[in-house]
Amino acid sequence: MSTERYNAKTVEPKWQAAWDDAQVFKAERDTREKYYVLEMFPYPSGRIHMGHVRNYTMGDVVARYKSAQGFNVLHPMGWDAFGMPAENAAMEKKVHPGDWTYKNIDDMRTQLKPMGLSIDWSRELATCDPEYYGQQQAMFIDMMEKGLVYRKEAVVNWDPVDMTVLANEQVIDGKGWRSGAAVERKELTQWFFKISEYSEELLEAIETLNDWPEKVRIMQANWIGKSQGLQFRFDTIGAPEGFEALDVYTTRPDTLYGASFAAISCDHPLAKALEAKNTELAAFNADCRKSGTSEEELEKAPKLGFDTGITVTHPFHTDWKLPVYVANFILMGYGTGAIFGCPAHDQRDLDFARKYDLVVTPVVCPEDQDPDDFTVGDEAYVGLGRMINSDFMNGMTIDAAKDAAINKIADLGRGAGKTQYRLRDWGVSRQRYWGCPIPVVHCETCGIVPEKKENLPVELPKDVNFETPGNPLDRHPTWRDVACPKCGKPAKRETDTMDTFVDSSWYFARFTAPRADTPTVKEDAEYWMNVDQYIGGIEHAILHLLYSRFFARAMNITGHLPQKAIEPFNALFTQGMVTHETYSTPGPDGRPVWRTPDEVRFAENGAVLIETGEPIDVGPMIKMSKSKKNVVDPEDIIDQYGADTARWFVMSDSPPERDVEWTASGAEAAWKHLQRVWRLTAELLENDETTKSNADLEKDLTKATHRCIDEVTRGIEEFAFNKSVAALYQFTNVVAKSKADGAAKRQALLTMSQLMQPMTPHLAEEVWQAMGGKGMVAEAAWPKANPDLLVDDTVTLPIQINGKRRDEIEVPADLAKNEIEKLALENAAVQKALDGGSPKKIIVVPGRIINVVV
RNA sequence: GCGGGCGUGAUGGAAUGGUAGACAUACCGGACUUAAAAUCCGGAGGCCGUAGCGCCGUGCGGGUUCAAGUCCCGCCGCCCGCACCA
Repeated sequence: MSTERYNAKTVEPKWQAAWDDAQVFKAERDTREKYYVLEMFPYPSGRIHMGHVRNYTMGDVVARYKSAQGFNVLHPMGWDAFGMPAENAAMEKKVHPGDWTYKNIDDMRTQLKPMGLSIDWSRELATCDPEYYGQQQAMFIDMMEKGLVYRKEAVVNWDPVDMTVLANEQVIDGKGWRSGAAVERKELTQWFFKISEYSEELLEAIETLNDWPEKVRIMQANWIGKSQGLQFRFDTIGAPEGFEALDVYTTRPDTLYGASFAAISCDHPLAKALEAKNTELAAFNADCRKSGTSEEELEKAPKLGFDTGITVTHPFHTDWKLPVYVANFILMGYGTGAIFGCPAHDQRDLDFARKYDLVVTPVVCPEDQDPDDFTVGDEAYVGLGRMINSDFMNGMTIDAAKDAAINKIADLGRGAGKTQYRLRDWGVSRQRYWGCPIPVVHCETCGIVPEKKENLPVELPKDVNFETPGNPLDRHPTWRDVACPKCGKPAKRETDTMDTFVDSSWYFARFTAPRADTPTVKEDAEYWMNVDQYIGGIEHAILHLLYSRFFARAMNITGHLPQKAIEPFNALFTQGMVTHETYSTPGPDGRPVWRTPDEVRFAENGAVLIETGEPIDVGPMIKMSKSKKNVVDPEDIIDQYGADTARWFVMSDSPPERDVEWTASGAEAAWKHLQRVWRLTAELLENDETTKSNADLEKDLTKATHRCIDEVTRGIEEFAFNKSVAALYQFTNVVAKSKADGAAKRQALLTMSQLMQPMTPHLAEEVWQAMGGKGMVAEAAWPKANPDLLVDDTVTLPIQINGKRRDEIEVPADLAKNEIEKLALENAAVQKALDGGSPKKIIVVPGRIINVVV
């Protein structure tokens, strides 16, 4: 017997060429029902990684499956091509960010194509193409016209040595990553999208996103952060002119009688006003401002306060005075940037009060406690209860007290109930080169003037250098100086570019008409939108998805998307990450030097660096990332085993939503299995006629086939590809062991190749062809399971006694409940347990279980 | 700090509230081979020496239920996000 080995190296390119020639994956509008499947597009780092392989294989499984079901499938690919890494490369390697990026795109396309994805490559786009970002500029101008864009002052991280703005990522322990200088906060006038105006709408519409993961919907809702509260005014004593009142916002107006201090942010106008005369406060504020701008950093910092000496009077009792502190944990961006502190019922306030020795008065008492004895120690009480120590509110529930307090404040004319959102407007200004230029001109006469549409795209100048830190656009000799589009006088271009999140907030719409000279084309958007299935990492659960949802609404307002597309993603699947251990050696400055897995060897006494033998610190299993170098190169796997093996492996074992840990042995196992499938095929080709027909055996094989169809189909439908793979493993065992005749086995393998096609398309074509399938399996219709073949005549039912499994009986599948009960009571184990008595209770779940309670 | 998630054999994992560990990896044994690889067949959660109709077992502690990996409450650990990383 000469069973040839399956050779992926020759087979895979052959079928890829065949698909290309037949244009199998080209998507054109037609009369069929469409299906748009999209994976989050990659940043062109230069190498694909296992996360990409997993992401795009998942999408490909869905695309091929839907196509087999008769849908007109759109499955495109593009590049999220603007961003900081290109500028870093420019600084480090003295290459132009554009050259670097396009080279990376070429490299990654070259690595991606051998995966055999069912992508319509004619729709490929890159966000750094003027063809793309020019349309983005047009939309920016449309959004300006509709009042969706404005400018305001906002803080950035400022590196005083490099004289440049830093991203949060570039601030390490409060210092600039290159200069090492202590980072300062600096206010700049920046461009914003009015996303916060859509807070309520974005929140309410979450309920319509039925096919999104619950966790993402919760995270988005919490991010928008709607709260009902009270905004009211304190009267101040001893404050500078203009600050006779201090507005605060609270979600706990019920606790007003527990107030013991007021606190304002160091960026609050009052804090700034006080700085001038109070050097100590100025120093304190400066200290506060030294921390980065990230919310995480602010909230984690030890609570610090500075007593301003100013007091405010309690709104309900004007002779009751509260001190006003500047505190480092108050965010200027939320509410009014000022609060009142009720230590007994807020942990942060309590920590603060203990530190500065302020009064702690409980005003909510749990129902099961005596109000006279109830005190608060080191833990604030945040649960339910009745009001105490609260004058007119005493005895009320929290909710009733909230209403009462708000009404009283309103009666006093000091404020009103207010709905507040945590969501802030979207700052899109970036003081960087490698991004989409904001298409406006600053004219001394006309002010801010949008560029004329016919002058778009405002292209990035090519002649820039990165020798000096900062934004090269800012110091470009000619690009910056232009004539005002309105009056023609000398003016200056805006040198800020857009946040790369803008680029990724509408690419899904652009894919429906990627070459159009308008952002979208009505008919195409109408036909292809929405994305039926969107697939990507959980790390994008909030920002990217929320921005995209906002952008779709904005594009509807500006006429670039139909109303039905304001929620652009019908179904969302968030895949887990591909993780790997990290490896590092200590660097000269004490910071770890990260090492790639192929720089590391595992010896008996632990991991060592191959080059020098130095010991390696093995870090935890974390998301594969370039910065930590814990990356495995899929190209090596594809080289060694072929794309089908890589695809089969990433679909095996781990449920798609969970993290998967890369292992070499897993790839080996996948390869062995694919070889086995081919061996079965090849053996059958040679021995087809030798086996004799046997109706029972053939029926068994047919039943196994239909069970497999059912399980694989359900697995794909419910995004449990690992279960589909397991069903195929099992089915392969059945086929291998079956003694059914050649024709029956041939049929089983034809079906198997159809079921494997979404995961391992090349091998599937080869098996399909060998078994005499018509045309290409990529174009064959998905098999249907015959329900009659899925049920067995008899079932085995476990018998439990008091919930513990003691025996089992085999009964006809359609046996009536009372008959099963009768049989169960006759069972020896049950008889023994009953010991002559009668059962207390007997539960029969047909097809499942019998439980006898004695 | 805040928000969200996850936790099952040596390992990845399976299990509409109904036989926990399907399927796979690693491991052990056998067949084939001069030998190895490959392939095929078989074994296997733990404990009790053997043995049973035995006991224990889904991060930890409680609870609901005839029945809990699954539902509820409280912990612990790990991971993701926190608005200028993409």
